[in-house]
Amino acid sequence: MMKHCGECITRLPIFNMLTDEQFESINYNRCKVKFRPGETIFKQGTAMTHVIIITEGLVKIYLEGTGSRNLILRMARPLTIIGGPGFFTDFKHHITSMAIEETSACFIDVQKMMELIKENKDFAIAMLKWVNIHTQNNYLKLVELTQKGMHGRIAGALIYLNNEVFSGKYGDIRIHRQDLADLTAMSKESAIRILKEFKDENLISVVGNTIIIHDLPRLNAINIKG
Amino acid sequence: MMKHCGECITRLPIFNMLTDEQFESINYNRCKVKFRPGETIFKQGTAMTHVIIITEGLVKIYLEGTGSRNLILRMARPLTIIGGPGFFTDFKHHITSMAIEETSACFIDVQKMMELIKENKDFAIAMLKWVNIHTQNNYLKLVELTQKGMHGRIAGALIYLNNEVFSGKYGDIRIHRQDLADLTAMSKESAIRILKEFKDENLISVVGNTIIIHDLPRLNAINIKG
DNA sequence: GATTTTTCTTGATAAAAATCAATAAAACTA
DNA sequence: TAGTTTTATTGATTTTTATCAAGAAAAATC
Repeated sequence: MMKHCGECITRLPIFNMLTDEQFESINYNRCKVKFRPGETIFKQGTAMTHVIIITEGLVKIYLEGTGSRNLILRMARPLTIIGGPGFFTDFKHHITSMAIEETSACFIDVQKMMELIKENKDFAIAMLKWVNIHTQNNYLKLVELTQKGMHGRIAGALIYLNNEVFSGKYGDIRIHRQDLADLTAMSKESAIRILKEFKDENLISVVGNTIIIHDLPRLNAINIKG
Repeated sequence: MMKHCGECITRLPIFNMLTDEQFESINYNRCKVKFRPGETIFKQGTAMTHVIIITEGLVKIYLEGTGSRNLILRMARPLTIIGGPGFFTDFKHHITSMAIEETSACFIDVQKMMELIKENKDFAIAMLKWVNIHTQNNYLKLVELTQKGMHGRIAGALIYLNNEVFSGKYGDIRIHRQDLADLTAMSKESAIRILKEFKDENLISVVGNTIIIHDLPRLNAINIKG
């Protein structure tokens, strides 16, 4: 009866090291919320009172830049924690997260999380590890976006979407042109043009917002060579 | 006699929460090393056996990208820890650090650091905070480099160098053209041209590798508007 | 189902930025 | 100091990428 939150917290490796009591402390007053596509979950700049765990759906996590330009850092599927670098610093959200598909999320109190980090070293280390892996991704992203041409960036984004976001049970890639542009730091028109080139060369097929990769090896080659 | 390492560890806030015993455990077999300009301290991809604390000089921290292109993440002065996201993950260096000026650094054993993190919650939290602040900087960098034009990026870099790297006792900005290019993700030639424009408009003066900012407000304006 | 709104597409054009090449100036080395 | 290497500069050119505008298609709304 203790760990009744099977969908949510128990399956996340990062919570494995909690005692029953500790687990219950964050489980007690958490709440589950549903979001429709297009709804904002966290907004960059607001107070970070909670972190969430995605339990269903798909979320995009992005930076709001200058002049309504966004930069998508990643897409998140269940089971992912969405927190951010506000932890132990300014307790603000530094990212905006928005539901792309119908999404459910568990809200967990940040105060409770902090207590656990202070109480439980293994949990603290797991958090540190988690943050460091994100830093590694950010480093890759920095190089990707500043040193590769548009073709390489689109190829990279498609591979990412294929392997990590729409893999297995999630079916074909479904993404808006603007999101693909925000993921690759280019204009929407440029993204469209390159998508069309890839289609004309039979690397992919495109029907509406659905993209199917036909020639992953060649896409990989484009991704690597830039 | 315990905390004889006044130059190095004691002045770093992150070590404040250590007990004398804990402090001594990392102080015991640390070693201080000197580097000449151009010498590599850590190399991306190698095993992370130590972290360092810069005690003298100036270091550039960068990502080695594709085809000998580098991206400078930041410059580090005393007293800065240089570690990286290999901590608790793959224990490899994900950044390269190279001395720009004559530099001294204390090498601290990573195993010892890890023991301390496990022993001392406050230290673990300080680390978490430290990593999060870096993530915030990486986010800013991502937006800066993907959404701003070259003029804005050079202006931003000059302001950064002026306010955070060559402030106070460190004198005027001294930087190679290639480093300025690697800091702003553009070609060396482009960096040179924009520098010349800024000089022609009396925003800065340039003599060799020395840059003096004359019109910070206008540089700020360029930085903000992109 | 008609209308409105949003998203997508395409072409033309302009702007931004990289590359190439050749020289000049500095810094280093023997 | 002479020679060598590295770094900086400049102009010409090409490539890359964004912007603008107008129309088509799709999706949402009434």
